[in-house]
Amino acid sequence: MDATSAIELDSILHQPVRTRIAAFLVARGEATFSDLKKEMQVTDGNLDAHLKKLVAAGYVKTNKQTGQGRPQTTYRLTRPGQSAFENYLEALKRLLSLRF
Amino acid sequence: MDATSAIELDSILHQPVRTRIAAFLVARGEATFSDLKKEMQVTDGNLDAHLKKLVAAGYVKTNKQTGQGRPQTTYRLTRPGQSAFENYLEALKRLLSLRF
DNA sequence: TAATGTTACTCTGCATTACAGAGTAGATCA
DNA sequence: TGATCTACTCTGTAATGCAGAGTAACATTA
Repeated sequence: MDATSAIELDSILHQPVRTRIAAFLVARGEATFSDLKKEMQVTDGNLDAHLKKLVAAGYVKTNKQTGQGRPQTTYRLTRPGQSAFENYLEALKRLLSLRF
Repeated sequence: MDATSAIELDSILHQPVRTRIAAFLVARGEATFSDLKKEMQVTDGNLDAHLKKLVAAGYVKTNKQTGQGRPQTTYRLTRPGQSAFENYLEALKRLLSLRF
């Protein structure tokens, strides 16, 4: 058993679009669908699918607002989502800077 | 346009099993199927599929030896594979603002 | 030395994931 | 008030991920 064997990379977070969404939300705190779409440069359907996956994992929460003006949903990381992201970073650091 | 928008994460490398394979090969230089299997703890079929994908991308090359004893294949990163990995690390660092 | 096991893969099929584009509901605009 | 736009959502398809069965070559044990 050597140093890398135990290192698992969270498969929810370790995916191109979702890693970027998570990093963006960590940096921004919260964002709208449009913010994310502009930033990620993906199609609507694709963004929706990734967001749904993050929500299903309990990593992201939504807040839909209606009433005043156009309805708008904001997305932000949950506490578990933040921890998962931190753990993910730790795993990456350990995995990628290792000397065998 | 902010700091993260341009950052793309190589989808060949940004996948749990393949990131670990690449990191392992970078550190080890070369490895056999069994080395990788032991290290990654995945099924044979799954490992084979990931290896094939890395080979198809031109990131990994194989060297099959027959004749003396049991035939054995060794896997190692190609030069383009090494560059791709370095670029991938750079992208991750910029995206995640990591200090390694 | 025949039978049994082991290693080192490869192949196949199914389940899950990723993605694009069409669809929809509620504003806002001319 | 009809057209447009924004902010999503839904659906179908292509691509990916994965497990387990299959195979060929050698090693071991009876």
